[in-house]
Amino acid sequence: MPLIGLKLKVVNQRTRKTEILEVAAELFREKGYSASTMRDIADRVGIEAASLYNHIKSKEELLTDICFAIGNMFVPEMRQVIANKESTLSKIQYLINLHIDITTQHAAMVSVANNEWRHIKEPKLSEFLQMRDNYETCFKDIIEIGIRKGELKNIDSTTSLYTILSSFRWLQYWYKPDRDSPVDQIKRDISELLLKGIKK
Amino acid sequence: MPLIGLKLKVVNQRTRKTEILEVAAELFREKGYSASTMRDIADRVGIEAASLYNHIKSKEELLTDICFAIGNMFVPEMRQVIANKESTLSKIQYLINLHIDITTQHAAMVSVANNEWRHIKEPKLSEFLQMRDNYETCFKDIIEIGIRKGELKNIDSTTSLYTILSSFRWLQYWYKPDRDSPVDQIKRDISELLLKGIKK
DNA sequence: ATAATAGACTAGCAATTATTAGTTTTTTTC
DNA sequence: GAAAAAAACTAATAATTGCTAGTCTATTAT
Repeated sequence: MPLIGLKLKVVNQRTRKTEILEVAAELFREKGYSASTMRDIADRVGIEAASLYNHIKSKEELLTDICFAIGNMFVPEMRQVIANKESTLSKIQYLINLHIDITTQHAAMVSVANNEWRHIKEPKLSEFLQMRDNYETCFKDIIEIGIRKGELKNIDSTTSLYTILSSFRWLQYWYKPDRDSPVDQIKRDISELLLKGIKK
Repeated sequence: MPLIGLKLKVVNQRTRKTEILEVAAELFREKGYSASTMRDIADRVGIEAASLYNHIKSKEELLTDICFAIGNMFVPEMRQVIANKESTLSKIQYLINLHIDITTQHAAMVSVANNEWRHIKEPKLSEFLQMRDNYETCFKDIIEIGIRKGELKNIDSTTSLYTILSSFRWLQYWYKPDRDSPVDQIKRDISELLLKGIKK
């Protein structure tokens, strides 16, 4: 059994499943998880609903895979940010850019991870929420250290954290690369607003 | 036919329907519109599913009523803000407070209006989106006038608008009156952040 | 008291759902 | 080109959905 052949097979499975995953993410974003049927997904892929089960285990697996794929993009980055010995402001600047990059590059999946995670079943749900909670706690710690070091204003850290995290949400719905400003401009504008405000 | 009697009847219908509406809003927030069944709603009200139809026309009517109830809280306020001859900053300050007030007072309904409106059917859907679009355009105009008058920084108005509007979203999920800071403190913190930034 | 109304109930229907079983076709491997 | 594996198909199932029909009961109006 040649390794080349095996490799090719694996790669092919991957791309097919990836296609289904992308279609599902787009549909879940448009109609929500519950309102999206396996027939909807199959139609868009161009096969019968039953054929999907040659590639995936269940509808819920699609949702879980999408949510964890996004989660796993943030987790290692946060680990690195915490390890670095930079200023609080450059850490926050980095995280703002990270959120904008991931959201603009994977808008549909980010939307699903943000809005449809409730439909994940246990025990995966707890795992997902713990991952999210851990990320938020790390972010909050960075803010609190920044306040103590005098780099940030003494605004309630919970309010700061969630206001900042929420403020990116519009990107997943509204940002269209062709219509809106280029990503770099968006990054500068949002950073300016969050760090220094809109007031002149 | 005495008017008093008629009045009493109407009032009774109102409170019963209001109860169903509130239960529905809470459920739609928790599980989403599609995943919430009429049996779920009925269970929580304490009656049978079929009995709901003595008070409402359809499941979709619940959703539509919720979304328009919230929309109608914002529309007249925006009309007033535009009519007033105050500074841009105090207009924006007023709108920030308005969003925080409505969101903290009607968290479930705001959440539904923000996240479940896609399931409204035409022609009501277009009506709702036009109302929202009109509100956003008015808000954007205020920002653009502020920039021209030199009150605001020259940040892209679309980016400013949606970043500000998104930044309140966490309140509908996270804000618990007993746990978090009082509303007045939240208003001060969020205003400080959006107007002048977190940087010291 | 009688009539009317509001609002609950039971029963059930037609449509839709995710998923399975079993089969056939297509692609890949050697 | 034969064998094996991948991936499509058809058909069907059990469960769930929003909603209707028809009935019963308690309250209200006159």
